[in-house]
Amino acid sequence: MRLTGPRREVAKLIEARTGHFTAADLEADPRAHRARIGRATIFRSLDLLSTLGVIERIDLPNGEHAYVACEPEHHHHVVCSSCGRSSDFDDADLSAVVSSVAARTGYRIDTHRLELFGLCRSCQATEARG
Amino acid sequence: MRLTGPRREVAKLIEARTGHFTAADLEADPRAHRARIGRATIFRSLDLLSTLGVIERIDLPNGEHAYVACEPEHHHHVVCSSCGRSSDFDDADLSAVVSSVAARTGYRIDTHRLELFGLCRSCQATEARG
DNA sequence: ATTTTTGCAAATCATTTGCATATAT
DNA sequence: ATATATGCAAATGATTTGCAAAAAT
Repeated sequence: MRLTGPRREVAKLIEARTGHFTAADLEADPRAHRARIGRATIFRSLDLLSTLGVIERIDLPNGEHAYVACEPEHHHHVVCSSCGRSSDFDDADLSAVVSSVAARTGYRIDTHRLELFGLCRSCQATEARG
Repeated sequence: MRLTGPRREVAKLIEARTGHFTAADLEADPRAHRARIGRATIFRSLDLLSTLGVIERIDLPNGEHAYVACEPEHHHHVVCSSCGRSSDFDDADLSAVVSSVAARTGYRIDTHRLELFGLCRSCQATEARG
């Protein structure tokens, strides 16, 4: 695994983002053109970063595949449907739910994914103003 | 909204399935060919059925878009990673988690999605046998 | 020097759309 | 009769892949 220029560049593109982003978003970024980063490199870097746990892929309610930057520990996301920003929250609250479902359904549960969608504080304020 | 032959046929294809399925799975079903059901009709019927709440789209951990048959009330799924079968469970357990996250993050939460993945009872048995 | 990574273009896979025809109401 | 739904083929969109050249170790 090598620390290359293009990979650094993709990381910078991601840092520059506020909310969630798709591979296409990064590709459309003029910086990506200027740096002559190819489409394939973007996809490959996203895979890599997501393996490293630095970003995570989320499935938006509309079916789009987006990514959010995050901490590498297991956790979940609240995603703002307006600006795309996301916050992480930890897993602890969920474990009771998971074991109760396991007990009731007989499944042995290996992984789970919880995604919450709504409005972040600042978009709520914007909405209130009109 | 009309109750047409092709729609009945797609419904039958779905009933015949055990676990989750993709649009491509249905299209590949020889029955679909015999009945001369076009690709577009499959996609359109899946949309329709999912609007009606009779099936629900899930995003598999590998990123595939699959569907599972289910009851129309709001609920969640435990999906077997081996056979694809799924069970529904209700939402009640989750509401506490949702409000606690809302309180802590300041988000107003509008929708959520929780998917659990693991092994169903019968696949656990199979696994145990070797 | 050797192995990994890149950019590009082409290939693949999933999903949608235009349109003339067929079908349910 | 008329509005909706269909099949097909073509269009679109997303992602992957082959490969020779470039960069990192």
